[in-house]
Amino acid sequence: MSRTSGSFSQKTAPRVAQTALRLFAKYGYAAVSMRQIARDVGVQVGALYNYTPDKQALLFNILLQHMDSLLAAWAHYPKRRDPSDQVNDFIQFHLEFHFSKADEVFVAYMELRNLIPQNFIVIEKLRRDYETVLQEILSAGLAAGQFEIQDAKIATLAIIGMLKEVGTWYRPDGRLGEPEIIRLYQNMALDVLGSKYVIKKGQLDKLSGRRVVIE
Amino acid sequence: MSRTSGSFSQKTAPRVAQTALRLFAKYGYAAVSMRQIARDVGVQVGALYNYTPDKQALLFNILLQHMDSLLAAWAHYPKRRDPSDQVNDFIQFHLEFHFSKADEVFVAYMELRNLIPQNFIVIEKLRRDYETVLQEILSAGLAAGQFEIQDAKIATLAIIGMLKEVGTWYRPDGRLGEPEIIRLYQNMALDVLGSKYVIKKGQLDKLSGRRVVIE
DNA sequence: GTCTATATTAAGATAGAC
DNA sequence: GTCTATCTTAATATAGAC
Repeated sequence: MSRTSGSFSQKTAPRVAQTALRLFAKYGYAAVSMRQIARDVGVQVGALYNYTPDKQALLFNILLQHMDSLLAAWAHYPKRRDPSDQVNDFIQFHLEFHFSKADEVFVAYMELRNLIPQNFIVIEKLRRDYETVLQEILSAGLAAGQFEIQDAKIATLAIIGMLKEVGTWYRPDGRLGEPEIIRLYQNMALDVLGSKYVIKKGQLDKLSGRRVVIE
Repeated sequence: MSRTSGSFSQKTAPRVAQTALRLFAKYGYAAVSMRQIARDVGVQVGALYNYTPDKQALLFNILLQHMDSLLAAWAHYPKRRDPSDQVNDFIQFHLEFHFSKADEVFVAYMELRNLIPQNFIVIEKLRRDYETVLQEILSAGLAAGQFEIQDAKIATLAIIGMLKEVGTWYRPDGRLGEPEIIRLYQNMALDVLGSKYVIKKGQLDKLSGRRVVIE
């Protein structure tokens, strides 16, 4: 535990990763040089190679850590039994997680194509695993007769698309607070799903099997 | 009109633009070199500079032409009066246009940050103009009492987000044909809008003002 | 209009001193 | 662990011959 001349590494290591993340998010992976990262960290470029074998590994580790922590956080999230509750929970989880990780999310989406193939395969699988979380909720709700959707896959993609778009405009000091945004998106998602609380005139109500009318 | 030794330019000019578009879409602007574009066009790198002052102008012109043609095509699209019809028409227009311009759409979304500031301002304004098209349809429908939405801006962004996501998975030889996809998204969008055809149990029907019940 | 050749700059990565 | 110095490669863009 004695302090050596190299003991700054415990500070430098996370600074390298954080700086790479910030710069990749702002300018794009291909447009950021190792020299630029070094300058922002406050070291010379040669020193970076004590913390990463190359630039590609910086990107890959950012995406890997992000997807791992996303999936781990969901795995520990309390699960309710009702499909509509699960949709609400998933949306709340997703938006709260993504509000606090704007840079990671942006890089994860924009820089997939700058991964070398062997790294792409890893990240792409994790990304699909996450989409599957929502799709399984929707499929279960559909099987239970709670949702009125024609295509669970398309509904999944549509809701994921909605949620993804939030990252392009959300600002912590914006017009709407996080709880309001979450509530709006929960409502819109349940509308898309035609959940049991949304019924259509002339059709059969999903819960009672009786016809819907206007008094 | 006499043919000179340089008369290939009439062929080369569009080939340069098309090749740049294809490569930018596949690898990203920053990752594509002028040499790579030249090689795919079939000329030496110096010859490219007869068609563009620099690499930035290639990107800018791709995005400018794309946004101009998108807005011009909408301007010439027949307009119906009913807000729900207009939503259906906008979605059909948007998806049909984007099905046929996958590369342009992808580049327009991914490469905004590689525009120099003076070019970014131009493209960003056109992008906002296009979003405004949908937002005005929704605001008019809301004012006419046809939609049940809490926030026209958020509903606009949610629908735009849904539609944008289509570009990430649509394939001409995929499971669903274009008309099916269009129909699914029209239905989901109208669900989000709680259009007059979607009513909720216990609430007042938007058209008749009477209460919704199950028989 | 296109070519070859080149000027200039900067990139990723490494070697070896401290 | 960090530095300075450097190797190697490749980028954008231009000049001038044909």
